[in-house]
This record gives sequence, structure tokens and C-alpha cells, in this order.
Amino acid sequence: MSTTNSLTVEELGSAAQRDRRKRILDATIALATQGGFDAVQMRAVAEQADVALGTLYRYFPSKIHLLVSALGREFERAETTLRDKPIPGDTASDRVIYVLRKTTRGLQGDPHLTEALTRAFMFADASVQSEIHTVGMLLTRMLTRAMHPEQEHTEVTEDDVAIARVIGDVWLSALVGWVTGRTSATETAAHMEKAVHLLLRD
Amino acid sequence: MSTTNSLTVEELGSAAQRDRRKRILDATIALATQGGFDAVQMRAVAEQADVALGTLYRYFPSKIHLLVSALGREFERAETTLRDKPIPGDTASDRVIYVLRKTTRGLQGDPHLTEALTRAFMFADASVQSEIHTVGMLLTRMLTRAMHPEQEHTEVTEDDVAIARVIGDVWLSALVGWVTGRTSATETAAHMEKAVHLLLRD
DNA sequence: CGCGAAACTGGAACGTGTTCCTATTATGGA
DNA sequence: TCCATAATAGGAACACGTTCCAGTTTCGCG
Repeated sequence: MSTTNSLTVEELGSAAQRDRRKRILDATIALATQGGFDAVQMRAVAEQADVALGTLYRYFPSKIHLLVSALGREFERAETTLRDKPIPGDTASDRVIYVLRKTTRGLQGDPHLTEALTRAFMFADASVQSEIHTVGMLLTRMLTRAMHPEQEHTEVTEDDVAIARVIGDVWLSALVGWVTGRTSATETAAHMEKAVHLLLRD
Repeated sequence: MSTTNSLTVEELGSAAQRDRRKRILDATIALATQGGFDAVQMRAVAEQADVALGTLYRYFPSKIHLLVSALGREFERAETTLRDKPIPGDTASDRVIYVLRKTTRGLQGDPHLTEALTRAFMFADASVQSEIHTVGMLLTRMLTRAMHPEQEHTEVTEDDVAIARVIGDVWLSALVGWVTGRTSATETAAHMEKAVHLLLRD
């Protein structure tokens, strides 16, 4: 059980290894924040993380795995932050839009980082499936929670999940458009909100 | 008026140049059909098109421009094919799904080609804006036409356009999922149809 | 503690996108 | 027809992701 996957935290025995992994992801985020996708160069990551290039590749088998893993960690952080606070808004769409705005604004505050992570996500192939699945689940959970603020797991219908997925798709497309400079932040936000209203209509 | 953009057909004076451009795009499609994104190697394209590498770069400033331009040409072909025939289906969603199915099936018949073109589309940045805009317009037009079969330009409301864009987003995400091996063709189709029903609800 | 295995280092090497340069060829106007 | 200019050919060179290898260090187990 190894080969093409990134080493997860769990399967890293020693504290030194967990620390290496953390240093690598920190370096990735730092470089991505500075200069985006292109600035995340494997040699640079290795150097900044104080790790040999070969070791970097032992932990993350490709630049894409590396970036998607970093994205996952950032997402978890965001979801944790959001988890406890109640979500304001009287209607489902208000709450969903609140979550989207908040998340999007967070991302747009770090344009380079967002560009790097979005690019990686879009370029990932099947070998990054598990990392991507993690991100997808987090997003879906965030959105369905916004639709049904009180009851955690009850009341979430198949339609709700489908709607969350569609919103996730739109969000991704909008993000890609924004990241690649095809749409402005304002347009991005407007388009997303329009989509939410079309889907939840209230 | 030149620099970072691909040379379009219009701004190519001589027939020899138009022919070169065509040979290049043909070679691109051929290689992409065979082996996907990775098989579209600039040296290989140049050789197969019987053109020097420098010339290839004069016509298309990057691999991404090249592939997105090829995508545009294929899309135009598809849209032309669809334009004349009436779209079957009693409801808007039936017709939209028909169009999506038809287009998607066409793409899935050429997995490698689709992979190459989708990857390029996702990776494109602002410098490919015009090429991408072309594709977006074609898709939106195809979808709004499916929603309103008779009247061409009348009756298309802002909501219709917004819905078409959302469907386009979902379509793109689904395509990316399929192309990258994250979802099967069946799942892809099911998800798209679910989205259409959620949006058009009939 | 001592040993074998696994992990890590440092760096060379390869493939492919991209750039650049020089020599040659096509083009269009006087 | 002839010339200036642009376009093309051919290929070297560079950058960065990725692979690979030889030597060294760390780790876990008896």
C-alpha cells in the first residue's frame, strides 16, 4: 500500500517525518502565496523545506500531489474555523451565499495561493483522487450544513447533495475564471450568487 | 495588434499561411486524438505539420493557445452540425439534455482528444481570453437555443443566460472529472442531467 | 550495543515547453 | 526585374518537472 500516493500524516512514523512533511507543506504554501503556481518549483520547495529533492518526491510524488495536499490542509483549516460558529442568514440561500462569500473572500485575499491551488486541482488526474475526494467532501459538507443549519445529518436529502455539488461546480468554474484573469472578483461573486438563487430559489 | 495572441485566420494574408495554420491544427488534433495532452508535443506537432518549431510558435505562442484554438475549431464544427437540425424534446430540459448528451457523447468518443482539450482549457490564463470567449459563447448559444427552439434572439431572458452559464459550469466540471478519471461516463451524464432538472425543473 | 534496512542527501541526467539565433526562402512594391 | 523586408527552416540552448544513483545517516530490532 504505497506507490503513487502522497504520504499521509498517519502513515508517517516518526516525529521527524511528520515535521518534514509539515515543513514541505509550509514551504509550498509560502512559495505559492508569493508567486503562484509557477513559483512553486520543486527545487525551491525542497530547499526552503530543508529537504533533498528526492525526499520531497518520496513524500509527494508530483507537484500536483503536493499542491492538492496543501489545498486540502488549507481547506480543513477553513472548515474548522467555520464549523463551530452558527451561520447567519434567514434563508438557505442567504446562508450558502454567506459561506461562499466568506470562503471566496478568503481565497481572493491570497490571489497567488489561490491560483496555484486551483490550477493544481484542475490539472490533477486520477492518481490524486483521494486528495481531491477529501476536498470535495469538505466543500459539500460546508454547503449542506449551510442549507440545514440545525440538524447535522438528518434532513439532508439527495437533492441537497446534488445542489451542493452543482454549487461546488459553479464555484470551481468561477474560481478558475477569476484565477485565470477571465473574470473579475465582482463578476465571480455575482455569478455564484445568481446560481445559488436559481438553485435554491428563495 | 499582435504579440501574445494566436494568429487568427483573418490576419493571415497568403493562402500558404492559411494552409500552414490548418496543417498545424490538423496535426494537433491528430496527435491529441492518439495520445492526449502529453502526446501533443510541440516538436511533434511541428514535424507532423511540416513546419519549423519557431514557425509553430509564431502561429501559436504556447501549447495552451494551440490546444484551445483547436478546441475552438472543433466546437465550431459541432455547433454548425447542430445548428440546422431542430432539437427534439417537448420540454426545455429534455432539449438541453439532448444537446448535452449529444455533445458529450461526441467528446467521449474521442477520450484522448477530449482530455487534451479540456486540460488546455482548464490551464489557460488570461492570454487565451479571446479563444476561450469564443468557446463560451458557442456553448451558451447552443444551450439557450435548446431552451427556446423557435425564436432565435427574442425571449432569451437574463435568467436563461445565467442558467446556460451554470449548466456550462457543471458541464465543464463534469468533463474535468471524467477526463481526469475521477468519475465514469455514466456518473458524468447523471450528474449533468440532475443539474439540468434542478435548474429548469420540468 | 550492533546490525541490516529504510530514509535521506546531494547532485547528475533526461524530457519537453519555450526562447533565441543564423541562414535561407518567399513576398510585395518600385 | 530587383531589392528590402518579413517569414520560415533548422537547430542550439535554457528552465523546470521528474528520475535515478551513490554515499551517508537514522531507525528499529535482536
